[in-house]
Formats: sequence, C-alpha cells, structure tokens
Amino acid sequence: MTNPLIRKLEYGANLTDDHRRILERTSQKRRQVPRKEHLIREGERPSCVRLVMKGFACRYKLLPTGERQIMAFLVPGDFCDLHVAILGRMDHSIVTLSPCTIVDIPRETIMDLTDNHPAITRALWWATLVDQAVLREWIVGLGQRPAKTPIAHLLCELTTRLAAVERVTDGAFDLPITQEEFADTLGLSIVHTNHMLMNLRDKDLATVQNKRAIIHDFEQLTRFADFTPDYLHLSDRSSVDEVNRNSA
Amino acid sequence: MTNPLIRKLEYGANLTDDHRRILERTSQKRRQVPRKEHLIREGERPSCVRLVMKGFACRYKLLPTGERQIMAFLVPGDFCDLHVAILGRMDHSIVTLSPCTIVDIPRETIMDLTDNHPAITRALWWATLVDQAVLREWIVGLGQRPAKTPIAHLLCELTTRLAAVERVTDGAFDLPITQEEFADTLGLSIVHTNHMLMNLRDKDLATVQNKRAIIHDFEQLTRFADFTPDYLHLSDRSSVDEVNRNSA
DNA sequence: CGCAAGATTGATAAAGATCAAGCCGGGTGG
DNA sequence: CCACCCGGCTTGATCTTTATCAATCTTGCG
Repeated sequence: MTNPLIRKLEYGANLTDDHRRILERTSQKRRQVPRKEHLIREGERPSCVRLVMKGFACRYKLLPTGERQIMAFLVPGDFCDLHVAILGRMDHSIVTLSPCTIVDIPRETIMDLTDNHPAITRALWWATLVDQAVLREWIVGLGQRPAKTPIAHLLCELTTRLAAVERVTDGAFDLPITQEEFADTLGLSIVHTNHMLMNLRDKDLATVQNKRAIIHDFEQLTRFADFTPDYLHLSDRSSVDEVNRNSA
Repeated sequence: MTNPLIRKLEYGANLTDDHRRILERTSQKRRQVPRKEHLIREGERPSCVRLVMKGFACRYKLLPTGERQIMAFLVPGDFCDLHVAILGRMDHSIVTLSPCTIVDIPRETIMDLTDNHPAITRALWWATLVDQAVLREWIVGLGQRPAKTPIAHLLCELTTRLAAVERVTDGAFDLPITQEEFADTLGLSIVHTNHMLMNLRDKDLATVQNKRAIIHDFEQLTRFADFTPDYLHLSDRSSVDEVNRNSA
C-alpha cells in the first residue's frame, strides 16, 4: 500500500520522484496509538506536526453542556495540525477513533519544506484548502433539515476520500465510527442517528455495521444525498469511478 | 480609516513599512458593487482575486430544494477567493449583502507576492487558517440545540471581527443582514430566527434592527453564547477590550 | 401616497429530543 | 467453558423545538 500522504497530494500537485522521495523520508518514523487516545488537545502549542497514516481520528470541541461536536474526520493521508505551525495554538482537540499509525514531523522539517520546495508547499497549501472546502460542505449539511440527507452525504464524502487513498474495495471500507460519534458529528441524538442509518439500510443504499460500511449503490446514494464530489477537488476521477464500478 | 486588509494582517504577522506599502499598492484600484450582486459564482475560474474593502458579502450554496445555505460572512479586509489561485474552480458563490467596495487583485500579483515576500505569504496563509477556524466554529454552532446560542455566538463573532478592523463604535456597528439571511446562515426558519433575535432583545443583550447591531452587554452576551474569541486568533486583544469598554 | 421588502404575531403540524427498556456480541474472569 | 458484564445498537412512548402557513404591521422609498 502506497504512502497515503503522497497518494493524496498527487491530486493537488505535480510531484516529481524527487518530491516523492522527500515526502517519503519525512513520514518514516511511525508510532502506534490506541483507540480513544488524544493526539493533541485544545490550547497546546506542539513542536511537531502529526499526520495520520492508518486509522481514523477526529477533530472535536467540548461544549459547556458536556456535549461534543465533531468537526472533521481524519483519515490516512490527513494532517492533524499543519495549521498550528502558523497559528501557534490549537483551538480544538483531536482524538483517535480507532487504533492509528501516526507520524510526527518536526516543525523545522515543515519549515524547511516550505522554504526550499515550492511545489511541496503548494501541495500542502492545496491540502488545507480542500480541508476548508470540506468544512464548508459540512456547514451546508448541518443547516439542512430533515436529517436524512446529511448522513448520506457524509457517507458519500468518506467513500470518495477513502477511495482517493485506496481504502475502498468492492464498494466497502472500514469505518470505525460508532453511532454516537455520527450523532456528535451531525448534531443529532443517538436514537435519531440510528433511525437515519436504518433508513439508508432499508432503502438498500448503504449498510453501516460492525465498524464497516458497505455502499450498495453509490450512484443512488449520491443522488439521494445530492452529493457532488467537486468540492473535494480530486480532479483525477479514477478512484471515484472505481467505487462506482465495484458497488454496481 | 486605515486599510482593513493591512489592519487585519497585522494580527497575524509582523509587517514592516515596506510590506504595508506593497499591500497598499495592490489594493489601489477599487470599484463599487451594489447590493445583491454576485461577486463570483460556483464553477467560475477567475483570473483575479477579490478583496472586500467596505460593506458585507457572503459565501453561499444553493440546494436543490431551492434553499440556500450561507457559509461565511465577508467583512472589510476579507478575501473572497484567495483559494481559487490554488484550487482553480469555485465550489460556491459569493454575493454582496450591502453595497460594497471591492478590489480586484490579478492572480500574477498574488503569485509575485508569494514568490518574493515570505512574510506576506505567511500573513495570507494565516488569514485563510483563521477563516478555517471560523468555519469549524460555525459547525459547532450549527450542531447545537436549542438555537438561541448560535445566533448570539454569531453576533459575538461579528462584533469581534469588525472591531479588529475598526468598524465598531460604542458597542454598535452596521449590520446589513436581513433576518432571512440570518435564517439561511443558521439553518432556521425566518419566523424562528425572528423569535431568537427578539429573545436577545428582551434579555437586554443585543438589538439587531434597521441594519444595525447594538450590543448592550458584550460581557453577558459572550457568557450566554459561550463565546471565546481565541479561535479568531486575534492575539492582540486591544480591539476586543474596546468593545467591552464601549458597551459597558 | 402607495408599494414592496422586511419584521412581527398567532395557530397548527412535523421533526427530532428525551426517557426508558431490551437486545446483541464479544471480551473476561472464575 | 461458560456466565456475566459492558459498550453499543435497537425499539417504543412521550414531550420539546422548530417548521409551516397565514395574516398583519412597519418602514423606507419612488
């Protein structure tokens, strides 16, 4: 399995073998992190930038009512905190949703990359802009009522993002997200989230069970969710096509 | 009144007089745009980057149901589409909410800045990361129930952002946003939005009327909305303090 | 003056929350 | 090896929030 960071950045920049070698070198020293472990907490000023190589994590914020709002899912190839290199202070926390393989890249390495490799800088820049586009799309989803659509939309998005880093086979992929975590993402109660997921199952669109998602009909699901992948800016459509083919 | 772009970027970077002069030069050629005019539409690939100098605009997306979701308010000093320089294609539209003064900066000028002025690049980078943090905070707000808090939170945010570019005097500022636009932002009906705004008025926290917002008690309002300005990364707190002083 | 956009008010209906209970599956200790 | 226990999923009943529809009011403006 290829390096998911490199795999992802290929979509946003024309990398040379040289660039690939440099990126490969930065993501050498890996470590394992168990489930439900914090990767970073609100308020911290880390000296490393973390990168997810394997597993799922999420950004979240705790509310004074004790509820938590999840603001992003991090999948292989995603940076946890590239932005703190500039902003300094984390304004939210990140926790693993499954056992993860993490790479820590020293801030100096990032600085070196951005000073000396414009193409890589551009690629990293691109990655954060895609993250931004995803946030905008989530806002669109959360504003929506009724709640059936957003959950289907989220599944479409995850399918597409994971396909881009080759984590989807035969229209199915590991999805270590509990219904409570879905609920915290969509701002719904657990009960209602359950209803919505069963609704998708009843409609033969997708089954989310046993930490695995099976997309029965991606075509139909995208129509149901009014999903268009353009905001993910994965102009190379091959992986998306692959999902279509496999779930057909 | 100073250039709002420069005023804002001062929060994120240490600019020299040289930098200020360069930025001042890029934002020379201004044009007026009436209310409800599109600045850019989904799908376009503009050759200029647009910057708001005066007035309000918003990012939005239209849903197939005909509803619209507003994803960001643009105030003086904000870029409309800095990101298309990298991503290429707009994945949403931008429309003015009031008459606006706009600056068009050719893409080449931006490229020149990013090639030759690392400090300015860093400042622009910082600005987009702050935009990203704002999007995350909106997600937190939209996930929230009941809906009283998010609307108050939005008012706190606008107060703080506008104070940072000196658009707040005596705890009051121009706010050319209709209740329908608030509704499209918060994912609420117009009627309910109206109730929530009146609720804030009844509580003597804030009055939004006649395209103007009056913050009666910023201290109380922030407590009510559980607002902390840290995500705006305006580490220089002077303008925030000013709001407090003036609305006291 | 009169119109049109926007704000307000009231009555009814639907979406979704909350509370409560039962179920299922897999890990653990006796 | 089996009983039990716990986290997560499912189901049902009731209650709150918020939408929808409909009407009236207010205000800026030509």
